[in-house]
Amino acid sequence: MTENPPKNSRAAAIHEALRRAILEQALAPGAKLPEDLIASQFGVSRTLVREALGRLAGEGLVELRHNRGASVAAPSLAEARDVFAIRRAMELLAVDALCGRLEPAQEARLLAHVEAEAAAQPLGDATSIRLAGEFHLLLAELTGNALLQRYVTELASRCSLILSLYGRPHSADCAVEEHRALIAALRAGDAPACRALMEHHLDAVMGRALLPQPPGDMRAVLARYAGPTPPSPPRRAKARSA
Amino acid sequence: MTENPPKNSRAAAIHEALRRAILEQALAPGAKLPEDLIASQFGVSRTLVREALGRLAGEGLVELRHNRGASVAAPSLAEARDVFAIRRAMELLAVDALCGRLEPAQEARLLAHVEAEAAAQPLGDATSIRLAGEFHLLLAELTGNALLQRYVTELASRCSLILSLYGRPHSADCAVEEHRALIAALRAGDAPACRALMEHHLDAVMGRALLPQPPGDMRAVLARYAGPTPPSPPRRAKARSA
DNA sequence: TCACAAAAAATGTTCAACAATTTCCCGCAG
DNA sequence: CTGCGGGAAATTGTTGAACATTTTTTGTGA
Repeated sequence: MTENPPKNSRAAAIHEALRRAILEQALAPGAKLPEDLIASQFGVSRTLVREALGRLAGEGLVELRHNRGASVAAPSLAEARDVFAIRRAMELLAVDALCGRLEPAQEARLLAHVEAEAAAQPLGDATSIRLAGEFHLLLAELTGNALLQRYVTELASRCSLILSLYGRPHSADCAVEEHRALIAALRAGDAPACRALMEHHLDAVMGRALLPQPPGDMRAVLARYAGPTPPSPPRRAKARSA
Repeated sequence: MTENPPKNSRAAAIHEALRRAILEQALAPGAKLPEDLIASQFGVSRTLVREALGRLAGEGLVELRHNRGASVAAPSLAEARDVFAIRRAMELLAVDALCGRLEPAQEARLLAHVEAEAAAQPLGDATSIRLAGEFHLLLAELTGNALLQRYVTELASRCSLILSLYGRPHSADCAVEEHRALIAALRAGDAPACRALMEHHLDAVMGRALLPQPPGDMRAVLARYAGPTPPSPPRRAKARSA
């Protein structure tokens, strides 16, 4: 009783650890995830690692190719747009469900969360980013729709991964104000305003990352690398011309 | 090469078999799913059965209670409403994505599918119901959004299970006509009409099942059973007053 | 009839071994 | 020197058994 949770926490622990490592970019997208190595690192057998990887694959955070093992997912821009489109629809659904039906206790929870966001904002810490994301999870939770909550959680995770690939460090400055405005609109029951605020907010966070290079950018990249000075040493260049 | 699938198809096969059994109501909601029995029936070990059950639980088709094994999911009315709300939002998203962007080849696929629906309609067969559901999966597929397709598939499965619990055999008569109208609206690019048609269509199929008995219906049920003639023998009633 | 205790069954969890596939490295022809 | 098999090593897919824990049933006594 002093330390070990008697339940099936080991698989869940591996799942959570890998999940955090991926979302914090400690494991870069595309990185291989060998079962043996993970198993030995956690001091368990591959069975548990496999279960955790399977669940992560279900959440879209790792990619599982047959007989080729697992690797951190590296969604394409097209997949990123797909994820974002669905997230927008789900968050609009949450807003619709909450608009005009926000009870005082629920509003208090939202306000308290925004308060915490504002407090963590000046630090520019990772805490600030985490809290900004959790605001959306809280919205989904308040709808009382458990499935919606699950979907939003999954979609938000995928969006984090996508932002780590294509996004720049988003300024959480406006987020706090936009969250406040959304709460006010929910309280007032102004459905069009709620939807507009949420759409604008999501576009501000995610939209910009998905705009650039819609067509094939291969040419542009190659053009930059066609010059005489290599910007970064290729992984396995045999230095044929050095 | 004559009979055995050399791939990892066994777990997938069990998953598919159980899934079909549940959706076809061969396994009633609430039915227990003992690992030992399933394993021996399929001639495999519990490990694979467990994996299949876990995946089915992820799809919401089976319920997994700790130390109590798996059973076919029996969603409450509240959960049913949650699932339906999300399905509606997802299908509206699909319609939005397709509206005005339907290419001739895509329209042809939809029309061909409706044709098949109409052909199967007079039979009143299970085929008719299956085709009506697959129309929605086809819509999701045509958006090219793989994640949306996955979600719609999962939500449609859950809705099938819900209808088997709360719905009456839906008349597929109107469905064919409504599908045709939706295709026309998609082709015309009339977004409001598309959304209205889809909402009306989904409400026709699912909405009615979720309306009755919104408050606790325990009393009504008990009232029916309070009479002198038991309609069906309660499983473990101790017949204290009989 | 009820309550309690022990036994039996079922589940949760872990591990080790074997089979199949992929990947990597090395020698060899062109 | 480059490109192409061939084989070894590594990784993954899959299975079954064993043990701990929990639930359910059974049996006994008051």
